[in-house]
Amino acid sequence: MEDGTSPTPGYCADTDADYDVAQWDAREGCEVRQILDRVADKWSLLVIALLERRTLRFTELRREIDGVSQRMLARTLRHLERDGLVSRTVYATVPPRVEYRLTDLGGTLHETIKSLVTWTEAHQSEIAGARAAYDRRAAAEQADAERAAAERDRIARDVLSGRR
Amino acid sequence: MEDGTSPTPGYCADTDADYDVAQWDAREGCEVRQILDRVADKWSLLVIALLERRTLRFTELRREIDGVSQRMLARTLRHLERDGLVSRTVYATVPPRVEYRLTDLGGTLHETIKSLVTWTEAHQSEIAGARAAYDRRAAAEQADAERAAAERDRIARDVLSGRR
DNA sequence: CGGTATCCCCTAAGATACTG
DNA sequence: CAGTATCTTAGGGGATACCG
Repeated sequence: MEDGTSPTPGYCADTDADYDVAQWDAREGCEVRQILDRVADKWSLLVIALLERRTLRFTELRREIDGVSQRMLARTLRHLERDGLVSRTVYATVPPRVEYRLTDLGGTLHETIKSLVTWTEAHQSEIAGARAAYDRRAAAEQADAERAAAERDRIARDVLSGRR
Repeated sequence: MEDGTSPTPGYCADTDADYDVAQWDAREGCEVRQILDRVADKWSLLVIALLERRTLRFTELRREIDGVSQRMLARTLRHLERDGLVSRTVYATVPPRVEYRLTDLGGTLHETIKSLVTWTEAHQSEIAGARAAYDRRAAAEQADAERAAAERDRIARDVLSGRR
């Protein structure tokens, strides 16, 4: 059963106990970490966004998402279901029909996620700019280092040829 | 130079063009995806949270975080710096002194992230409950399946022994 | 002190095949 | 249709060693 979260209870360690940054911990067992991992994984966000619009069947989701493998979609849905963010309803028809919909809890998470998306949209040009600037600096330093290396080589060669 | 983001421009595809869920895309080159990956990686969030309090040096961060390798901390900081979320200042003293601080952009991201953390804290009991319920159901189904399998085995044995 | 370079391992995700 | 089981591969991340 390809386990999801580790079976150990493991609360947020809170070892330093001075304030709540310790709660944003990277160690396993931390709620924040786990939800973040869920939200950030490759497909969950897209599934949540799609289900927020309307109930969808497995195959509909698969078609809509494009690029997701059957395995990953199934896994993603199991995770979301386990966390109570998505509900799964099986209709005993033939062929079988399984519907997924966002729970109320999932809906509130979607609201929260939207603020992150909004932030990203609002700042994407700043980020792009920062990246361009960083890459320019990096390229310049790289070029500098290469010039210096070439210079050292030249000097070394001169010394050697002088010796002969 | 262990590259960060792919060099291809690759905007959010927006192929369907009907509305913005397509923008939350999982394909590479999507801003939302990239920021999400940054936020969600193992250490970035913790670094941002720590730097939001005050400027810190490399070693201070390393001590504070506990568990992070030198390599991963350096990588994380380079990424955050490239995205313009953290600034890096080198003081040409001896021994060298390098200070990291959150930029204004990083600060606004921190605000946004906090709402996600708040959501998590507000709903962790619901999530825990959902998980417990899910695991109970799964365990029950598992037990059922095993009972059924045992039953089939028994019948099969009976049939075979009757045949002899 | 503040890194980068190298090696290596292990897990997460993809491809493929099979089932109720 | 809606999955699970199995195999394989890519890369995230740790340990270690070395450099300015």
